[in-house]
Amino acid sequence: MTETGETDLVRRWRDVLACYSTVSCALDRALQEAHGIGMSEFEVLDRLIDASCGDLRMHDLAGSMYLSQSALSRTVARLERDGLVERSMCADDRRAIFVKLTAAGRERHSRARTTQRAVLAQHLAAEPARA
Amino acid sequence: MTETGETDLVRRWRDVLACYSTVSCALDRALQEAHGIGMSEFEVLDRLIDASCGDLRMHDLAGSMYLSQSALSRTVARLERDGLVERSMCADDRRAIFVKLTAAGRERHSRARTTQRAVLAQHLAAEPARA
DNA sequence: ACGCATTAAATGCAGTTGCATCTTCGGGGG
DNA sequence: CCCCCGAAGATGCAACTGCATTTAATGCGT
Repeated sequence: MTETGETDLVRRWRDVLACYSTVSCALDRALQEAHGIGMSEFEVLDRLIDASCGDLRMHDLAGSMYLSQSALSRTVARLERDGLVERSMCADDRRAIFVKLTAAGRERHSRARTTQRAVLAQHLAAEPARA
Repeated sequence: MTETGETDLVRRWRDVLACYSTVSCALDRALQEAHGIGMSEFEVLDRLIDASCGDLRMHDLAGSMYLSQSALSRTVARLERDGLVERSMCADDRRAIFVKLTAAGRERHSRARTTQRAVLAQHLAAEPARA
């Protein structure tokens, strides 16, 4: 049953921390530099691509993101400002907001994904990330 | 030679992200709630405990932290404000600053470490965190 | 000894985040 | 039909972070 001792746990946590810090820093930097978006923005685009129709309700997006509701709201606002997504009301429930990829959004995601893969290959492959 | 495919890399990254988000959120919350310090503050105390004499130069601290130089400077300022560390000049190099644990700092770290271990045991043991 | 590039640390500033709150809307009771 | 509670999103606010710059001190070359 794994039986992880305390010291072992701390070591694993340090590994996760090291891995996360290195990769997220490199990823954020690369995405910002090459495509003008941050990790959070990319994550949103990624979720929208995964959704079959390319649109989701804010609430559903929030569920699959590691971001508070307010942070997500602002992230989507930035994406909309940059023309990468559109927000539209939902007829069924007028409180809900649909977030939908634009053509520019798909394009940006496609390019950004290449960068993401490259950064992961460079910084995650090298990392042990496992005890 | 591991031969990690692209999809595999992305999956591993998602795992790290999930693990980090869950644990860091719980940890930060627990430390703040129970001891009035955040993760960064705890990390600094932890490094100082690890240092045999209980003191380090800012520059050395910076090297072992996943934090920018400016963020570290402010984190130490908060710790000093709370009386958990003391800053003192270094005679050898008057640009350098020594950061030294106070008795209160040792005490706080000791208690906080218990909380840390508990959170890790609860949230990290459950996580797969490895592909 | 003087100046200049470099290093350690601090600080102004802008950007992102989370919490609490606010607004708007939906869904029951009475 | 009206009222109240809860849900979906947006927003004010304070805290933390990183970047760029500043201040102060070291030391190397002349």
